[in-house]
Amino acid sequence: MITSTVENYLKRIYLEQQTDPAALVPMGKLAAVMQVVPGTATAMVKTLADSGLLEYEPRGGIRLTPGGEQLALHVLRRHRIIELFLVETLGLDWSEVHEEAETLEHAVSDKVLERMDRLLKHPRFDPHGDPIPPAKGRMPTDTLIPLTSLQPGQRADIARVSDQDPAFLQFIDRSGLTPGTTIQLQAHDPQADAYVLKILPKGRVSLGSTAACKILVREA
Amino acid sequence: MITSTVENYLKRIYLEQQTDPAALVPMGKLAAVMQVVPGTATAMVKTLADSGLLEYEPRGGIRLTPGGEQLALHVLRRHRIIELFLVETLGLDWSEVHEEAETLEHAVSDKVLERMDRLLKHPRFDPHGDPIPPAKGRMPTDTLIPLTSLQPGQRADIARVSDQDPAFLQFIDRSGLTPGTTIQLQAHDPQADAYVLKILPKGRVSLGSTAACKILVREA
DNA sequence: CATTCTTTTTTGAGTAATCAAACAGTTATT
DNA sequence: AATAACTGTTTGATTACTCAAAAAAGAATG
Repeated sequence: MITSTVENYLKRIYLEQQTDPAALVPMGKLAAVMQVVPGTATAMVKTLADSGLLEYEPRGGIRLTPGGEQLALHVLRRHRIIELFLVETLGLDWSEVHEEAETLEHAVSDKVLERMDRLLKHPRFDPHGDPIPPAKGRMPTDTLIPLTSLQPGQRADIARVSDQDPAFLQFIDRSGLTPGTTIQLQAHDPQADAYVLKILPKGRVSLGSTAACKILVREA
Repeated sequence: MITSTVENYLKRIYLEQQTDPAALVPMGKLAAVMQVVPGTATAMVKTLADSGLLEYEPRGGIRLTPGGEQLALHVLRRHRIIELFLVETLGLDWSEVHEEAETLEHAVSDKVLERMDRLLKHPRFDPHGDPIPPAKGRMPTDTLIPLTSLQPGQRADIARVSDQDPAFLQFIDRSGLTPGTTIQLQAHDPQADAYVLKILPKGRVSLGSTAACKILVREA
């Protein structure tokens, strides 16, 4: 039985995997992101391994099997389509839809999901700029770099904001740094830890590295 | 903690209560509609009674407390708004939305629900003609009678179809007997167990009592 | 290399929901 | 009234998920 707990574990493991595709996901990391004690993660991982959804190296870490990854991508697809649907169709604020989608992603059927997808005209990105896994086929790979990697003077388009904290997302909104915006790095002062951006066509904002590295851009 | 299991019990108890508001709901009936063995119903009812959601007379039956009823109505409101939303906004067929709503009613937040309600312009009835409990205030009482109580020659408007079986709902659709339709009972032959209806402006159909009593009408 | 620290696993226990089957009341029937 | 039939309750087990705390394995450090 694929419970919503299992779906959440798979989704979280997939996302951790993406941060370093070569390495195994350590148990401690999994327990931390799932907000459970380590023993709980160990127990769950054993049953997921028995179901063939992941490979488990005791004291080494875990990695999803192709089957587990497919399931994780399906959950992620649901999550992201729902986020976009909540923003586009129901008019919720993009800062609050992540939490809502965390619950709904386990409740919408494939039929309802595909209706949402159709209504949204088969979108490729969610409101945060995260790519929506297609119903079938590979996940599109897209080379994004953090704002912190730009050279002064360089232009780029904001592609993704990788933080789900509503307060941060509201700040991004207020500052006019939502995905799709074109910016130019005007200056980077390492001593001040300040990235000064020009927002095109008009506007200017200064960010510290903590905020700047959450903003992923596509070089112009 | 109000789990979705608890929500389902309360909803089902409320609906059973409505069939005979004076009587207590017997345990056997509850177990049957919840599709659990009687012992499970007894166990659950005890914990619901301890939470103050219902009154339990051992070997007598149960009745929701005002608190339990309020919660049940909240679940029913979610269920029915979701059903209408699925039909109106996502274009699902009314015969299939009941099942979908059974899951979603436990997953949509109040915020999302009120957005749906607003988008649907604060509807008063779901696709089956069942009244949507208001966010606050009493449930509107509306005196409907089954088609079987009409006198030959009498006109009435179909108000509600009280069966969630997709096959039956599809038949209703095909026959043109959806809520809102005006009909006239042309003849009732008790021997043949046949109710012959004229569908206005045009059409004619004959129903047996099993089907006819599931169709509730408002006298014209 | 022996000790300490960190990470992970194991063990034991608890909660929510369920079933099977034994048991106990109630009502009905002879 | 005795027995049968029905309805409801109790008991004991199971599954999925969780925590707390003890134990073990590895890594780091003096």
